Amino acid sequence: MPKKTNTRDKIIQIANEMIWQNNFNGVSVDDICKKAGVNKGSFYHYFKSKIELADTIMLEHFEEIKSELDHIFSPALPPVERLELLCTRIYQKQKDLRDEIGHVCGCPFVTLGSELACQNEDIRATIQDKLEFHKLYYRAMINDMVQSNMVPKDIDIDVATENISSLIIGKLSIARISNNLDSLECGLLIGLKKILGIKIS
Amino acid sequence: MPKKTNTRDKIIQIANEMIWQNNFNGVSVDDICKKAGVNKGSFYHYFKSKIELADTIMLEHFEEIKSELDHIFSPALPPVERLELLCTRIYQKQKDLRDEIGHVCGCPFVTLGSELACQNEDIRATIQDKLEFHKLYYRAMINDMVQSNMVPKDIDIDVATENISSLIIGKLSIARISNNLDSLECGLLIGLKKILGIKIS
DNA sequence: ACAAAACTTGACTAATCGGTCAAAAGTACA
DNA sequence: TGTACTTTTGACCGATTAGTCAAGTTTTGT
Repeated sequence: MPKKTNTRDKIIQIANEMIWQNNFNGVSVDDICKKAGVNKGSFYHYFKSKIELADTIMLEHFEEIKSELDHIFSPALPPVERLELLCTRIYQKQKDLRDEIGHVCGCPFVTLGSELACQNEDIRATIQDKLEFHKLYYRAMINDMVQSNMVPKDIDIDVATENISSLIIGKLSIARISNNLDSLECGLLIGLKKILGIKIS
Repeated sequence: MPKKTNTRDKIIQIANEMIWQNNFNGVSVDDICKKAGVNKGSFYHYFKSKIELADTIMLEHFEEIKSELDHIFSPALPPVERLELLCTRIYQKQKDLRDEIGHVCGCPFVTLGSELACQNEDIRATIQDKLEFHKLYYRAMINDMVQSNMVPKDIDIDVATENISSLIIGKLSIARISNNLDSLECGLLIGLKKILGIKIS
């Protein structure tokens, strides 16, 4: 299977890794070009600025994640199993990356978003949009839980959706900062179930 | 009360604001010196490097927060009221800052920690320590709730403590990224009570 | 085969970066 | 007043930054 290494894709892939594993302002265009084996002129042939690269990275990286989300949140799966699968996948992904590079990296959207939210409005808006998109999956899951009497009928679905999202993001941020996956492994599913009012089995 | 404006303190105060309202790598030593009305030589008289300044900021800013925490989590207060007071204070602080500077800033520890966690081990460890410290207050509150039968006896206190911390951090991160305080105002207390198994009144 | 378009090259800016330094000025104590 | 110490000054450094560009090479459509 001949992997055609398009220059643009190579830049995006390498830059995504480097920024995720460090931070946006701390990784230079020269660093990216060097590691991608690409000339600086080529970089600026494909991207008109460094910040536009960041925006493109978020857009393209999210497309990959979206297909994962479609799988995890398949309506064919009982809603509680979707939640369990989500937690497993989040942990596994973080663990794989840590085992590979030696540091817990957390969520690339939140890390970059938190860094640049007050520095660049475009990237802030892009990342907010991608984080909001996750909530569509959460909300659908909660709806199905309500339908099948797994969560209390009087639950405020919007608040619960937002809190699910917040707990995941918070746990990933802590994992990155503490460079430790324990709380992500043990506590996340419990916390999510509590927020939803599901009995711990 | 004559406010003696020590140069060192001035640098710390201004730098703390600037970094919180932007990010570490995006704010230069020159920027800080200019805004603080201080010469660059003076800066390096008090701090041996930019990263050491960041460390000092975290240490000194936390001392202020600690006295707030001591007040909010006073054992004289019923534990549920502590939780409510905490949520009110978090929201109010974010709102005041947003009204002043025009952007939601989130948690300075998490923002800086997330940015630099993979770039500098010293600052990562400092911030982790300060975040851990918060959990002492949460845990004491939960203990008191257990004692007074406000939460189920079978609650896992360590997990609950960690999840309280995660939800707060997650909500603050989202607030910064979405530049919006709604979810912080409405959903935080509800989420915390759910995690603790407290009935919503 | 040919021309136009897409892409790559590498040298090049001008500005900014974190950090240094020797000398001047201010302060405290005798 | 003399002296030792702390603080401030502003010019300076080499490295790095994001971004440019004209010339060359490769690919594409006809």
